[in-house]
Amino acid sequence: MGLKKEKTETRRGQIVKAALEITGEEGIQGLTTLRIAKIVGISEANLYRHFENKDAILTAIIDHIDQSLSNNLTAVNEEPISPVVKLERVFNMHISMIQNNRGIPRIVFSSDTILKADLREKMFSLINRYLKILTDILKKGIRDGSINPDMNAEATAAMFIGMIQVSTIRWTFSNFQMSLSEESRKLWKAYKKIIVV
Amino acid sequence: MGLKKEKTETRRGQIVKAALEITGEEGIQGLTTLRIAKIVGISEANLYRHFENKDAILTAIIDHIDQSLSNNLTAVNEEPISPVVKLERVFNMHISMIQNNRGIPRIVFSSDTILKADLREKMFSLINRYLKILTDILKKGIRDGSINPDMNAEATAAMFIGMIQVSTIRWTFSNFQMSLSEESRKLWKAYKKIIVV
DNA sequence: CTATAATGTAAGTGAACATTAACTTACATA
DNA sequence: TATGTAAGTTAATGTTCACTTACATTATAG
Repeated sequence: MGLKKEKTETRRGQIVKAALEITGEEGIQGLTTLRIAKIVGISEANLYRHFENKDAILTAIIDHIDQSLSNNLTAVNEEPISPVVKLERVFNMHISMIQNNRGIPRIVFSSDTILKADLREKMFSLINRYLKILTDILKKGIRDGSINPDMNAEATAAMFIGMIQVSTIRWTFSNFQMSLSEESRKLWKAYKKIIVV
Repeated sequence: MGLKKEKTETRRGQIVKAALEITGEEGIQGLTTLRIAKIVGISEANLYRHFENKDAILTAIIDHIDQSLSNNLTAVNEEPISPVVKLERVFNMHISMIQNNRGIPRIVFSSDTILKADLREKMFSLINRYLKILTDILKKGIRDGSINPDMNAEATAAMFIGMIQVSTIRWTFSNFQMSLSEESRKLWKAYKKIIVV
């Protein structure tokens, strides 16, 4: 038999990818070591060459989500565009990230993420960093006169995330029959009308 | 030993209550038949006298949530108060319902609820009914001139739920250290400013 | 008072699961 | 080309879990 050996970094990537896929399809309850191993095409035991235990895989998934989001966020944020356009790009980027990775909301809202202190703290930090960036964009828009100065920037930033959450959960409960991008676009239009002067 | 026999309806209520408590503390992963039985003070086997299986317990929990929410919703909706005040009451009612039953968001966002067709459909119907009621209140406000007619009622209703969701998830990730009511009140203030003419 | 249906229990059962033990193979490099 | 080690395997292991079986007690209707 042709026994192919891969670097542990490669395997770690494959494992995280597989785990996120499984979680998207089967939920976090369906995320078992056996299933991960089968999708990656290795033995269950071999998982433990690359991760200390299953929790470490979850941690790696969250780190992966965090990095993807942060990368996209800073990329958009560095573009030379107006605050409102920035927000729109961030919004669309976030929506398509969820659309392409159904596992993300499952991980975020899972009992594991909430109950395990280190995962919970990671998520708390992530959401707060995200809110900070949104708030700063809104404040810049207020300063340059493109965004309504009556708005409370912090609250408006939270609403932004709320729109993503409510669209995602409805899409999920529709068994992915609704169009996430269409529904969320409607919310964005309403939001834009609100914040723009 | 004093073997106390209770009516199955009583037991069903106790079981649902216990299950919701456990889910609030231990997440849906921690919701086991043994734990439920221990809290209710009966044997595990006895659970199966009152519910066909564990799934039936989950179904009963969701039905219970649905009924609580619906009852509160119609109660508020029938009060002779203005649309904006109605929305505020609904908002506060929903927030305190979550505050007093941490299990609710866990159930709603759980893999089980999402993956099992009947539970998912129940939730889809619940959220759509909720959105309909909110939309109708908003439309009434638009008609009577108390709410900004430029608002898209459907989108504004979705934002309402989004605010609840984002507050809840932040509160959860703060390990319940944040004050849910305070944080959500800020969002409500901002929302009110937006919708009121 | 008694038959019987409803409610209860103790003690399982088998399946699923994460993890480990013991051993093997591929491969970089000295 | 010999060797140490990283990456791989198969086959357990112990635990947890939902659920069942077989038997016991209580409530209640006739």
